[in-house]
Amino acid sequence: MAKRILLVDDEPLIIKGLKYTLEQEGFETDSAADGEEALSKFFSGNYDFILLDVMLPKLDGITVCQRIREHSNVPIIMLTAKGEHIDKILGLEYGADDYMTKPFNILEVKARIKTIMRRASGTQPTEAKKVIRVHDMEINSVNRAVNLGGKDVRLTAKEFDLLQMFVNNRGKVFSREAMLETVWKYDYTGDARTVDVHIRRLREKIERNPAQPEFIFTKWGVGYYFTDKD
Amino acid sequence: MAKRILLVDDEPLIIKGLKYTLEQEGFETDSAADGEEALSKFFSGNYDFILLDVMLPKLDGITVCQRIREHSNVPIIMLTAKGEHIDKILGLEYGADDYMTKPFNILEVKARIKTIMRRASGTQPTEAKKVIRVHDMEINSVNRAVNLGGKDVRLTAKEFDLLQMFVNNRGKVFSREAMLETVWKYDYTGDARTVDVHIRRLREKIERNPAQPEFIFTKWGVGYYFTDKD
DNA sequence: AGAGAATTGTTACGTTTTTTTCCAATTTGT
DNA sequence: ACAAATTGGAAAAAAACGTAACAATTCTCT
Repeated sequence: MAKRILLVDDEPLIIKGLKYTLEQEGFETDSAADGEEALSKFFSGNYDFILLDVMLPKLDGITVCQRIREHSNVPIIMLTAKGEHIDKILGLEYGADDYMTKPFNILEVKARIKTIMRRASGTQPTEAKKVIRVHDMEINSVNRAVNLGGKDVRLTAKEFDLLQMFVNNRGKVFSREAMLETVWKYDYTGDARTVDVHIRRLREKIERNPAQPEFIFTKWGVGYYFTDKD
Repeated sequence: MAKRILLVDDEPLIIKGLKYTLEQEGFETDSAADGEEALSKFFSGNYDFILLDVMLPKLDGITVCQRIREHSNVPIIMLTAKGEHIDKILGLEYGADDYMTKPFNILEVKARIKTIMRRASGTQPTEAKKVIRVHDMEINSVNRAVNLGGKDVRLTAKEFDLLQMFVNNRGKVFSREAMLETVWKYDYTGDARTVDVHIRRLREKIERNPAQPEFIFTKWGVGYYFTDKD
């Protein structure tokens, strides 16, 4: 049974990004653009998780959080813009389970949701693997280290995030836009060519022969994908 | 069998933080928000440990402590805000085993609970090593002393906490935010640059050449990590 | 309680590293 | 072969880090 997530934010861009990626992850999502809509949806629907912006039209996020808490222990992550003096303490005091500062990227969101889901359900594992092996490549997400045929490979933060995204979705073709939404902050408005450059450098580091990749393949006219069977 | 801890405090934030961390450590927790609830929970439930705030609604912590002591020797740590008269508690006149001054940090809490649990039960579960050696560095967590190649190194409290956090999680990359949550007091909402400065000072003391660290490495774009294999 | 010392936190700035942009060369599919 | 898409090199821009100097806070000792 798919988990249902309620996304509450008045910026359509954020809703769109979250919606897209979380649905790709197998969640069902629904959204609300202001505090009143959030409450009405929450009480009529049945949600397993809530992502709740603090600044909302009509009814602010903290009030929404409190109202929900009067009736439910559903996990809530609060979203705050950087600089909003809703510091963590305030947010947690009203019963939120965690908070995130905007802008964030999808990888972060997924990690937080998984952590909190696990904590809430009591059952632990279902945890993403800490070390992943593909051919002779070993990817350690705790150390953020990559080893290729016995040799350590030094990746930058973005390169590692990209690789991680690929490896966790082997075979899946990502468009450049999808990659920008996953690995970059949601408000990033850069060029899609940027992705090409990062792919190139990632290949230079993990492919023995970047012109004939073993790991990261080009899907002409679409994007890139990672696979272990060539 | 998991140890059960009763948390008594009227500040939801503190309950929340303690609950989270102690459950991560494998304890079961339950909480009470005032003195009466504390007593009623204590006498109906079965707890292995109690964290008890002094200032409580309805019935103060000292009275609660006395009442419990009339019936049980369960270990009790009292929590006091700074400035409260704790001398009497210190003398253990009311039967508490230890006390802590708010605000505290998570490392402190875990350490105290473990110490007292061990003293109380005689046996000690999953105890962290007292003396850890990495290369020619020796870290003694009992007297909080560090010796490097035969020479004693004087670390401040924060520096030692940081080092301890690192050494107990070798290889793991910590973001600045994660460090602030682990090593700093729970109500600290300072800047991430602060972490950099402490890292620098720690490096100045334990690294022969801070520009080319042997122990504490920078993970660009992410944070810092400690490792024994360079 | 208060002076002085030590520790901790803040800010600003130079340096290094990463990220992005731009454009030409090359490859790919029809 | 042609057009569209990708790749590669290099320079510009941005971000992250290290350092130092200073401010604030806490601790210590009288």
